[in-house]
Amino acid sequence: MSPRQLERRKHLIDAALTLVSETGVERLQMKQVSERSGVALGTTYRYFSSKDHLLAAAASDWRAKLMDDLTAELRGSVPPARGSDRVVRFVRRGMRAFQRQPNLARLLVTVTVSTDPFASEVVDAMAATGRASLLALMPDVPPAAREVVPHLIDAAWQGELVAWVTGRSTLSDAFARLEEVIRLVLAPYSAGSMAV
Amino acid sequence: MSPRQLERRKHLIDAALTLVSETGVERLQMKQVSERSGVALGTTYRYFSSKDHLLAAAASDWRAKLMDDLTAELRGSVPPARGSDRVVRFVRRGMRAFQRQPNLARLLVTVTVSTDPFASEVVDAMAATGRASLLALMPDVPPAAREVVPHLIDAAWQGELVAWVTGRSTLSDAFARLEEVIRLVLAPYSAGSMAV
DNA sequence: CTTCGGATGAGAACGTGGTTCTACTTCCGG
DNA sequence: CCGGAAGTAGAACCACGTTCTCATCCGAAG
Repeated sequence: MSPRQLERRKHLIDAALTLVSETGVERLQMKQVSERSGVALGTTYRYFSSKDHLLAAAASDWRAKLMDDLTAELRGSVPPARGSDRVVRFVRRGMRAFQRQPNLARLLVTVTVSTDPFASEVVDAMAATGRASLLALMPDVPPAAREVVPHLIDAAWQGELVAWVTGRSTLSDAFARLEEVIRLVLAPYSAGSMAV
Repeated sequence: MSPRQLERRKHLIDAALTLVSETGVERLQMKQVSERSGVALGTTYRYFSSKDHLLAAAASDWRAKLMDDLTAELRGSVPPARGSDRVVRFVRRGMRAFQRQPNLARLLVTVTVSTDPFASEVVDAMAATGRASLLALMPDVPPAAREVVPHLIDAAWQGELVAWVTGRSTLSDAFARLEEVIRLVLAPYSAGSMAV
């Protein structure tokens, strides 16, 4: 893929993200994306075989930026003593990012439940990096639980995200429940714990 | 609402469920539903203000039947000693039901992420009954955790359901992960546990 | 430098399917 | 028995993803 093509592709994704963040996924039209990005409609379909495909690529792009920001932010802050605090803080920042871009959060949810094969790939990859980031914050979790625990927290996170995005819960309620989950799950492994 | 109207409503929901289970949500057309149910298209919109509305009602209906079956089945079987086994068994049966009706499972996922206000209500209600059923299977969980634990298991369940429905994982993998989660979370409260 | 095939631009055209509208009929409470 | 609400059958509307047309452009081979 030539540099020019890579640039076009990037423009398409950026335009999609801008438009989604402005008006929401449901109002996004392929025509708008092509106009905004300066790429012809037909050409858009040369790069992304369907709207779902484009949305998945855009979601992946934003999510990657987001994770970079989160982990960068984290490096700058003092790591607190208890392991669960680090995770809670990480998740809180993630939630705040969603709060800042509710339409993009909704995009994430949309892509997560898409049956488009490319979307599934993308979601798989996103989930994997998410779990890895979580795992990095919990060094005290023993090998036997290093698969399940991040998976579990990720699932709870997704659940709260969906609940918030669909208007079933407020962001603070969502975060409160999520924090409770994290503390419960990490309790056995935290330094100040009673057992083990 | 007159008996005649209740009947029409039921016919609409039944037709929707039949068609969804036959062809999948994405192929469901309002016209088909009205034809199959013997209700005029315009009238359909008098009962359900949109397709999302109808889908939510249908999903709720199916899910209620499903939960009835599950709890009834459960009463007939011998309750095993360990608490987590009961939950695992319950969840396994739920998964099997999904396997039998993959298109309806997908419907459930669709409705779960719908932003339709009625859908949100319905999803909230479904989640509540689900948590209640789970809670009934874990009498040994102390009061402090009787909110979080079912919520957590429900979230993990939803997550696996989505992963399966979108083709990101097989049903057996999904169940295996879910079982692991359940055992991890319930470990501290099971009779044969090392601690507490 | 010329040339030619694939890529792109601009936008019309197509097809699907949710939703609404029309004109007529049926049902039912007062 | 009447009037209006509710229902029927189906056409009509319309938004939007996707595809198509054709003129133009670009970039690599010769």
